[in-house]
Amino acid sequence: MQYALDQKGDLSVQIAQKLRNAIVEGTLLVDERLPSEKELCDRFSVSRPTVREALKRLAAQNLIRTQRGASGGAFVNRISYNDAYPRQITSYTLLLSMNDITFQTACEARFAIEQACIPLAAKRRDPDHLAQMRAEIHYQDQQGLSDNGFCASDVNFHKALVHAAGNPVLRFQIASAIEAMQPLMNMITFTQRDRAVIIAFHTAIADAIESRDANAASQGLSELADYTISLGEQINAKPD
Amino acid sequence: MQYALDQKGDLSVQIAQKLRNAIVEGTLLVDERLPSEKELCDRFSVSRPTVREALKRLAAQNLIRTQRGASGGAFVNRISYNDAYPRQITSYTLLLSMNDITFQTACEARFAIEQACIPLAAKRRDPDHLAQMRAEIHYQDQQGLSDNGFCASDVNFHKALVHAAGNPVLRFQIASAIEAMQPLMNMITFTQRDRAVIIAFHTAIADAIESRDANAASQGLSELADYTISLGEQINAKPD
DNA sequence: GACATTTAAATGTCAGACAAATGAAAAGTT
DNA sequence: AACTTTTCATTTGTCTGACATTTAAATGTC
Repeated sequence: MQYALDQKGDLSVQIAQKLRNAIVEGTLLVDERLPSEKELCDRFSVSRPTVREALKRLAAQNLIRTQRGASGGAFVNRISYNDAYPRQITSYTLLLSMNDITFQTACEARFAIEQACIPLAAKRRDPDHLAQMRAEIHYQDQQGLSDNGFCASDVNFHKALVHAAGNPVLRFQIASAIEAMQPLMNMITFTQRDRAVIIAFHTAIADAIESRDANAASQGLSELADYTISLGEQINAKPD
Repeated sequence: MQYALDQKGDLSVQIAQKLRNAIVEGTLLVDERLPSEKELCDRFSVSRPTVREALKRLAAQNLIRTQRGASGGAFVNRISYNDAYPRQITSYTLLLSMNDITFQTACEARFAIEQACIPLAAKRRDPDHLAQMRAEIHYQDQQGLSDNGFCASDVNFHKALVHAAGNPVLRFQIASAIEAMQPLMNMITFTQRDRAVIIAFHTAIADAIESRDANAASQGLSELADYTISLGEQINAKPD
């Protein structure tokens, strides 16, 4: 923990930076307690509101949690997949919505990344993953299913596929990308996506995964990607 | 902008949540100015420190920026790739370091994702991308190059490969994954990675990309992945 | 020993004040 | 009239001190 704050910028930013570095570099370990607010005030020679603003910055990034009461304080968080997941999705969503990403670009990225886990899924899938995929396909084929329900099940199918790859890092990355892009995909589903075609692709992919045929699964996913992208182009071509 | 804060939890958290929702949902547009701190105090019936803590939470997530002076205030940020990039890398790094991810798992994910952009890179690469890749390969072959220099160039080679795919979303996602995993990779480089072998793989990949042979490039990357993972296993097998 | 009470420490919130930055309006100058 | 300088109001950044709330540990009581 350093004491001098010589650099430029707001004090709370500098303090947050110092503490963040201590966490990232491992000087402050997971579940370790930070000094109390009063102590931090003394160390950095600033007032309590300033220290608090710095701590809130860290809390907003899930780097710390705070607890009131005796033996309370700020503690270093363990960053779990579940914590990082919604954060990742929000970040993605904003990135997509604020930067004029075309549907084609987003779609291409999403399916390209999903392709990455096909070989692993074909190798490692177990009966549970297959059952999940089959269940989603069956669900998607029901008559009274709403558009929202179909979309959610669509996402679940792909998440099951990613899960089957058995790599938590890959799963985290791909699943968050899929969820972040769901709003863009919905835009299309709600207009002209043909459920029967989608279900046929899903079935082909599930069959290929079941028989551990990575090439066939890859091709099925490719065709699904092409179909989805072509739908997007049709919509762009015929405005209203 | 709502006024009531009925729910549980800290006030600053609730206020930050409301403002964040307004931004994500598009109620507050990019570059739009938020109400001044005093106005927010009145609207939410809280004190200024509380409002400020809420704003700092948003600022920590890069959702807003603040400016002092007349006609200053808090403004909604456009989330750019450059802003989101270091954030993404930090998040990844912590996730990897705090969750006992094995080298094999991280490596597998990293190369699997990189595979996703090989077909696109083979299709879209232009002379600039090739020149960049060749330049890095040449740089890696120099005699006095430090381990750090070799590693950095290694990362640059892969970033050039990803860049060649010509998809900004994919590039963002893959490049941040590659950079986040660099520390793990370095662990190996500094011990027993054979530069000549690596350079041979890089050359094979570059050649394949140049001749637009996606299969060959994919295989080259696969072999590089296998080699890297096998090195990791050797290290695990022989502690110290 | 088990339970209730008190206490101390810590974060959460509030109120008011001053400092610093900044753009705009007002005043002054040519 | 055009330009420069000054003043000024607004807004964020920071400080001080206080009180409220929560919580675990210490203390007291039976």
